[in-house]
Amino acid sequence: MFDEADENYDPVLIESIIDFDPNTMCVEQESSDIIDTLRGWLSDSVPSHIDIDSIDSFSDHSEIFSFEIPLNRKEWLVEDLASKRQRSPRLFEFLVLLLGKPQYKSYASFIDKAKGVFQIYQPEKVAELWQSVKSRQSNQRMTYDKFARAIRWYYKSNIMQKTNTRYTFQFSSKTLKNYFVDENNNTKLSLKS
DNA sequence: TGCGGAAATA
DNA sequence: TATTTCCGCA
Repeated sequence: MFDEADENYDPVLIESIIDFDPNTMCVEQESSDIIDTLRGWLSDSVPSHIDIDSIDSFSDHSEIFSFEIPLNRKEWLVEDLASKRQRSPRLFEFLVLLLGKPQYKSYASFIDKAKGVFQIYQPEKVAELWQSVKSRQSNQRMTYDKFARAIRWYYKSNIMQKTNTRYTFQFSSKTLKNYFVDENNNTKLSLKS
């Protein structure tokens, strides 16, 4: 059906083929065949010791989706409003960019985009990615623990809100207002601290 | 795991 | 200044 080696292969396109109703959280009947096919692929690509049925959205998927996503630094630059210069993103900007990239959906994705609530599925992968994208480099390894602490600093400045749920974070309404002023799927970062 | 103080650092 | 690092507490 779809061949990954095919240059026309597009995971986003596949997604649009499946008729998913966000209200009922169910897929339409016609889509079930496609789901089964995808499930078949998963069976072939996932290590045999892993029970696919045991995989849920709250587990760390790093063992399952262990393939590397090539890093393209340019994709992670933001334009500084003041200087009009390209620069590495701040942590919250990194999060906005990450959530906007379909290829990173297995890393983290929105649970409730309108409220800015998102969940991280591969904590250490995200922390690792943050380390390679951020401006301020260090010799030590970025861990989810430190990554999460940095996010918690945002509570005080009201850039983020507490969720008190495992691997789940939320942008504040203020941040949502200032950084999601886009109407399409293009992420707009209109800075204004 | 999440939280947040305290101190260090790019 | 914006995290990063370390860590005791819940």
